Amino acid sequence: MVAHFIRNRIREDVAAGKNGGQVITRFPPEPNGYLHIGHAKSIGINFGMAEEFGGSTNLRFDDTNPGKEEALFYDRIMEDVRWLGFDWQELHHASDYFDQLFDFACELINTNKAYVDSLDAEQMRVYRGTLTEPGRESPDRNRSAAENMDLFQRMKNGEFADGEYTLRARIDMAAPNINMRDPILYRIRKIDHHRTGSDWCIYPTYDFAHGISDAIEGITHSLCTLEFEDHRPLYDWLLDHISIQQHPQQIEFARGNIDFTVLSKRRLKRLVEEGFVDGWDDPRMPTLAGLRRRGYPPLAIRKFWDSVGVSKSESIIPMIVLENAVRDELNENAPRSMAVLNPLKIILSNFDASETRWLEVPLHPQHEDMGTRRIALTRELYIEQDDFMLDPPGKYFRLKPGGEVRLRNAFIIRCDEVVENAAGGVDHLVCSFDPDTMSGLPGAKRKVKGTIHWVSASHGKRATLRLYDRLFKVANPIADKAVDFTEHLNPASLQVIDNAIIEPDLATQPAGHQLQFERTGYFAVDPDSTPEHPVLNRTVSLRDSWAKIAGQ
RNA sequence: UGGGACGUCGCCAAGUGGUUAAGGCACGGGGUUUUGAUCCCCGCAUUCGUAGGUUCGAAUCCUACCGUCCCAGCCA
Repeated sequence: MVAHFIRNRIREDVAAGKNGGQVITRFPPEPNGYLHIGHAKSIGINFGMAEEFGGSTNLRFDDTNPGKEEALFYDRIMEDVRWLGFDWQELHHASDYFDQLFDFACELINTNKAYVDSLDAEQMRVYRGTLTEPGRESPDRNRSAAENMDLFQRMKNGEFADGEYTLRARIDMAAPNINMRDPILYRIRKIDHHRTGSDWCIYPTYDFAHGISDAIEGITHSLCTLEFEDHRPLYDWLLDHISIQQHPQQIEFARGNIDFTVLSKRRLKRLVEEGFVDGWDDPRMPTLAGLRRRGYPPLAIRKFWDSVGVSKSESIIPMIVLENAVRDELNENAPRSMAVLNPLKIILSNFDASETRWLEVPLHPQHEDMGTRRIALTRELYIEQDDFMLDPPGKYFRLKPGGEVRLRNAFIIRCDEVVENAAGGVDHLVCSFDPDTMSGLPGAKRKVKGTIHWVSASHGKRATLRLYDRLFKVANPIADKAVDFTEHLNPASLQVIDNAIIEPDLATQPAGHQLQFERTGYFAVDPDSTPEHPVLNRTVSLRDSWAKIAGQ
């Protein structure tokens, strides 16, 4: 367990008996897009901390801005949180608190801590000052409480147009922290809300709604990302100036970035809407839906974030770290199979053409308890084109003319003849096998340098394999502000292999089924797959030290 | 030029005055292996953004400087 400052802090609070030793957190997504792997970090921290200290976590939709939010996202978000393996104690919506929020706003008006302002957006910007100059007070700042209350009520009643008035906190227009320069608490939006319908035409801002919603739910630790650090004084000010007892502690941590991708809902939305990808669940997307379809195990995502740790320094984590977490998980749990991506036919000259030998082979080399599968061994087989070379370099362990190699789970073969096609390329190979070296026989102890995978030409099933590569060509697609990030998209992020040959049993596996094609990579059955036309997505390749050697 | 935060090995990240400066990933070397996978060993910061200072003793305290990120939405 990696130590981190939030855990330390909560541990201290619990030890000190704060909140009666309770730990209650929340995960507060805005329903305006799909969750991505960056959210998984926040989910892991919020749910993880509560779980660790025997507390609970609420899921709360931060739906204070109708017009930017859409109903369909609620379900997708819940699905994704559950997929990660977390379950919330209570399900809430900021919109559930609109009545209470309104009452608290009235309370602030009555204590002269808030006022109705008629400045328009442009004027307000000018009055706010700049980073280096203080702001100026609005002419409306000293309205009487009664007047403010009347105006606020009329805002609520729909007597004014959008933007005509706002409710602002009365704090300090000269505050060095711009968030404290009389921030807006309510704005007029004559637009229906997907949950409250036409009940409201004024809606609270994030700053006003968030902390109070936390307090209403009895949240003890409100864990969020760094950009809200500047908002904490406001979070605290609000809770200090209304009559509510609970005062959650906001603690901020750094978002986790991953190279060769983008993690912002805004940008992901663009990729979807502008057709750069096939939707939110395109397996190239870093969305949880995309990663799920790609075949990433949820536990791998959780372990990945755990291993990366939690701190306050902005970081970019290499994609390979994530991929290794996925490999670790899949290596343990994925059953093995064989597939040939680029088939090269071989004929075993001394194997009876009418014979089909059924082999009982393990589903996992290290876990016998996973059981076995049956594969057909026949006279004609397919092997990988890459596993044969006419004139290979020195350290090449695979098949070459006159050379020997072991067929995985079967016997050793020798390449006796290379048959060329009309174009002068290799059409097929004629090989002979050594019957004494069949797996299980004493002679199988004979060693050869290489072992290659294969599939029976007559029993193998043709399939489509989708091979995915990184979505972007550059490590940080948003580094250069002058270049739109879509310019850096990798045109080869998807490679479709239409004539791969797989073990036929796989055709009937359900969507989501994860497996390893030995020597090739981890794959998952795509929802598009049918028994007639199997489609599998490559989750991640295997580590390939040969590629490293060959590349040198 | 205001405010907030961050700078420890290539990438993450522990560490909060006395430790040989954790761990993971990457990398290098060796072993096992019917996946060039997995697995197993070994190696990998006399140094903590820089410069001063305090102290018997500092990555940890002080000062200054440098660098990076966030904030001027009626977004969250």
